[in-house]
Amino acid sequence: MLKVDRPKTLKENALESLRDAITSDVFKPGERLVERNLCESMGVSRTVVRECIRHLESERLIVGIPNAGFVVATISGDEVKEIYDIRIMLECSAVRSCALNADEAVVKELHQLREKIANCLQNEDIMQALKLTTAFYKLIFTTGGKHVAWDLVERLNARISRLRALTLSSAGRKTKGPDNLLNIINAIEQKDTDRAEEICKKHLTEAAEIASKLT
Amino acid sequence: MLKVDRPKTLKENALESLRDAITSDVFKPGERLVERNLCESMGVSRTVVRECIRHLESERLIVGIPNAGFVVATISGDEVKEIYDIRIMLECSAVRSCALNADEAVVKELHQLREKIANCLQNEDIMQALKLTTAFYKLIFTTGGKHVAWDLVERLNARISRLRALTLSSAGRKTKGPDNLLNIINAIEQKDTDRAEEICKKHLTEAAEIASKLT
DNA sequence: TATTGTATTATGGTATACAATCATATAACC
DNA sequence: GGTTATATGATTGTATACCATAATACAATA
Repeated sequence: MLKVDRPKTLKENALESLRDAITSDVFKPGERLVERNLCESMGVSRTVVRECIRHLESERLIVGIPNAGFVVATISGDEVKEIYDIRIMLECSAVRSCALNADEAVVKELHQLREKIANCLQNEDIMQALKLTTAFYKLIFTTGGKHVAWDLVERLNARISRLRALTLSSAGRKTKGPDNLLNIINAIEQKDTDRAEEICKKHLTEAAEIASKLT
Repeated sequence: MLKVDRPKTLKENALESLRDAITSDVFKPGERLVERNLCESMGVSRTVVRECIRHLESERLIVGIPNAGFVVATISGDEVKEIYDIRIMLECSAVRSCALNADEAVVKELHQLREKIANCLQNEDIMQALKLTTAFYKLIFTTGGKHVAWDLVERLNARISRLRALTLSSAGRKTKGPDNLLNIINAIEQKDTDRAEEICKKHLTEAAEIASKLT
């Protein structure tokens, strides 16, 4: 079965662009999103913009108020805490499965990603570090066969992207983060599921603590 | 502060209607959804239909193929298994929190819901039993303060609604299910978090096993 | 200054048009 | 007859114009 790339529709591109703008903090939480402005800035019709908006609404990235348009979603401290709790559960489970399934090719790729992440953090390229971190975890989840879980995590992460960026760039995190990742990779390589889970949990718990202070 | 109901927009109603049709198996998995037909059957314009479609696409209830329309999402056995695994994690966590927070009013309401569920199952009103079961868990999640988690569970459930219905009505489940719920309620009432979690896990594991046989 | 009235803006929704693309049936060809 | 090419129709992708209504900003008034 060969995979064939479907042509990307304008709507998909616009969706990505808009989502990116929100998660990259171009549009701030609470900020109003006006259809026509979006049409103009993206150069597409209202039809497309409205479809994108619906999609993002369903992702909880924006919130619609009947007859009053849309605003970028805000997020409460409680929700942040819950999101981190859920991530801990899902990621611990994923990292265990990954440890069981990972071959050396995967381990190698994880190492490469970790390296790049460390570099980005050194160079203060936080946005790129964020993307690479996402790729790192995506590999862990998919290797573990946790596709549904990854889908959920990706969406949860989108809702806290601002916090993730702040957390990544926070004082102690810039060297400690990559250290943790290295430990995770090593545990995966040794198929030590318990240890992999333990470090993963620790890593995320630390992140959650930093995030909660920033809220 | 008085609460005023926002007027429901046409799009919201149409969305509910369409989602309901899918989860109630009016549209079968793999079935093609043709815009114009939907417009006609719901009596709304294409714009509205497309907005709904985008929303449901994001909920993974329908899948869009560029330039070739939309089909009701199918679901693989692996995905079903994963969904149940995730539900176990989330529901165990929720039921623990619920046990800590629940007052007698909540316990009473849980009892009432359980009663109704048992009745529906007796009368073979599976769809209603499904809705009540959803209400039962919703109460558990919200009492435990797990709003984000509930949001996720609700969506995951929508994707396996057919299986849930079959599971509910399966042979041994019609009396055993309500029995389990009763045990959960009792554990909650006694604030016995460990026991509540244990039963919850058992309950869901059984459901997952039945579901996996039906796949 | 607080209230009311009014003008403006934005949204919710419809209808329509048209190009691009896919699926299918048909015709032409070897 | 079977294969390839072509025409056709259906459906989606996208844009646009339009209207009614609700929200908002702003001016007028007491």
